[in-house]
Amino acid sequence: MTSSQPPRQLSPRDREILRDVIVAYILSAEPVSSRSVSKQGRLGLSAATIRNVMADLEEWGYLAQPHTSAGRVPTRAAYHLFIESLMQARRLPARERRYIDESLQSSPADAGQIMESATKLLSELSHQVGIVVTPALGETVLKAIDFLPLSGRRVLCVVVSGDGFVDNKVIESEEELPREELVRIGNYLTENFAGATLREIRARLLALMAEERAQMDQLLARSIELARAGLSLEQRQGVLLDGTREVLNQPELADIGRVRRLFETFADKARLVALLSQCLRGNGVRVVIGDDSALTSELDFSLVATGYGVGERPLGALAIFGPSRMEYERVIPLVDYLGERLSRALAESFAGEART
Amino acid sequence: MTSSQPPRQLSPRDREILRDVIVAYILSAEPVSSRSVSKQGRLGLSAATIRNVMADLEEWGYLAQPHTSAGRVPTRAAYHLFIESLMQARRLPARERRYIDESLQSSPADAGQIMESATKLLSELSHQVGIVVTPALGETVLKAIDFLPLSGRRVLCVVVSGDGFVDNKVIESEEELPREELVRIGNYLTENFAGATLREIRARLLALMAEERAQMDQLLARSIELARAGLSLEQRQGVLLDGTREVLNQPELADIGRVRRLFETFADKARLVALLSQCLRGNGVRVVIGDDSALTSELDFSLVATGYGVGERPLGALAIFGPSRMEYERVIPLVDYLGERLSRALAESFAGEART
DNA sequence: CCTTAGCACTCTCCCGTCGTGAGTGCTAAG
DNA sequence: CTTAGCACTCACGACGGGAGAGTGCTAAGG
Repeated sequence: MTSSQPPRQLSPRDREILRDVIVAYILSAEPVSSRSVSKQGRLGLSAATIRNVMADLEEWGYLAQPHTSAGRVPTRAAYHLFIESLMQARRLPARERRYIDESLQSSPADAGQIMESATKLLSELSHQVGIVVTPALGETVLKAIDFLPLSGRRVLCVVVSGDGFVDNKVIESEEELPREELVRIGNYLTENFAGATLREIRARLLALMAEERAQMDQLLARSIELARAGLSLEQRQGVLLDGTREVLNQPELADIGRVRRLFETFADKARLVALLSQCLRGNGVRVVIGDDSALTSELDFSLVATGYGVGERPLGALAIFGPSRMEYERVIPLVDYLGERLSRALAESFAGEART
Repeated sequence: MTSSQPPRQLSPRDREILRDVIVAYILSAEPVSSRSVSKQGRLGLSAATIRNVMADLEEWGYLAQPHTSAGRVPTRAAYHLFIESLMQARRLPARERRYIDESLQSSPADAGQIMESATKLLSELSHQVGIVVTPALGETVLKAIDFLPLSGRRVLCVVVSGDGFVDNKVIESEEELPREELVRIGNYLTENFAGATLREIRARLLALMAEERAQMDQLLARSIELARAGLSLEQRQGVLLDGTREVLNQPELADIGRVRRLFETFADKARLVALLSQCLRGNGVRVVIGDDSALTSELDFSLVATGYGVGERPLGALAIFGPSRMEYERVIPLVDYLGERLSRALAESFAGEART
């Protein structure tokens, strides 16, 4: 019935008006009237003219009215068009770039801390929720492994990945081992397996076990035992979230039902990871709006995401999550820049000396 | 004008009625009418009689009416009385005790993971927000310290506390050190300083430096350098929170203003720590209701808290945070039991073999 | 043919009114 | 001291009308 006319090439003026409507709506969060667009004066057209165009735009499916006598609101299609060709993605202001750089390379830090900083930066600079998916440890390359005696047969296993991630885990050995022995085991494993992914290492250990079952010396036997326990880090890709508090001030969250659904969305980390993982490959920023995905559907929320990684190897993803009515002009460059910088920071922490 | 009569000893019947009102309110979250108390039939009194008593209780300051023609609602004083002498703190059901025990001593874990489990248990079993304050690392006793080479001059410092807490930190040494040297340094420091608190160690290192400035050998010099960097862990007492989602379902959070204030409260971790730290000393559960404290004032929220620690040494605090209308009969035993079990779990992780 | 002024129309939103029902306080009888 | 009865109060929801914002349409003007 509505939107009969299939969307076609918009005239430049239509585009200008659509753009103005979207920008106004992003600022005000309220339906935009023809009059307000006209009064803004950028185009020198009367409200009536604007009105005609807006009626067209509604027919093409770019605008919608909450009710007859209200202004108009952009649709998902409008946001997509806006992002693709209407907005001018201004570069991130120098101040913010500097701020990001400083925050990211402040004092020596492990990759985990860098991730936390990144999450905080995302939310701080966008006033939305910042999300970072940390790498799945199984895919990560071993740099060093080390064991420390705790009490009794308990041993602390410290794993350092090539990208600077550190994880530790308490394991229980079959017999009590003295510190020196643990050091030897650590050395042995580090020397033999550094550079392989944890997944590969596990496979090689199994092969070793099968092969030399008879003639294994004690060091090897113990090494295998401890390594299997210590490297069985769950595949947990972590999800870091920050800025939930900021986003509560958004007018779209004036209704508590929505707040609840939002938090349920956050609670379901698995789904978050699944969605964001799709943004891993392919460089550049991806934007998921409204019910492009079940995740953001009912909330009218959007996700601006990109991947990060070292070299060609994708490691994880980062994103901003907020109302569809979002300052894409600011937020997209932010995600873009931060993704790049995060990758750089990890590469440095990997390469060591590559500091600028 | 109101509450003219100073509160005196309540008659047994008054107490029974007050108790019923509180219990009913805790369940329903709605003002309790005389009729509903009467109909419940536990006392066999008519609504009118109940009404008289309730009028008295209001005068003594135990009940309040939101408006003239509404039922009555307990005041802070009522909750305090309830907790002290009206309620029967039933023991935690065996099922829940078992669940806690299992969750807390599942597979070898470091103290940090235990803390996380505890936080989750608190919120899960109470449907409120669970809070755990982790120990200030400065007060903690060193068990072992270890260094791992990263890239270049970067070194990963792993500190294990006597209570099973593990922390790592990336530091930068003055010169690049090989793995063996780092192991030697770690051994040296562990042997000489295990058992002292980090604070003491820092003091002793300073003394050492001053004293032997001239004749320091290289090992000592390097040890001092690395230890100073590695042990300068910020005094950060962590705050773990869980269950924010659950608490959103409470009817008291139907208003978003409150939700916001709640999250602001959570964001101000420093104040949370300060308040909870008061619950460290003195064993037993402490309850802070409504505006006994600025923190919970406007929200009409309460805090049920207790401390945990190993032996005589208090380490941190744990608490449940939720609407004043809270199932104290369930929640207080829960906090009590969990505090005890958490202390036990840490003691075991310390003592090593003390497992049941 | 495009633009614009004018105007009627349609909604939502805001208020004030009113009826209803829950709950109370008081009084008088048991 | 308890309880039934009754009048009173007050929040809540429904109803209704007026105001204002915004639209769509039409007809005049460049």
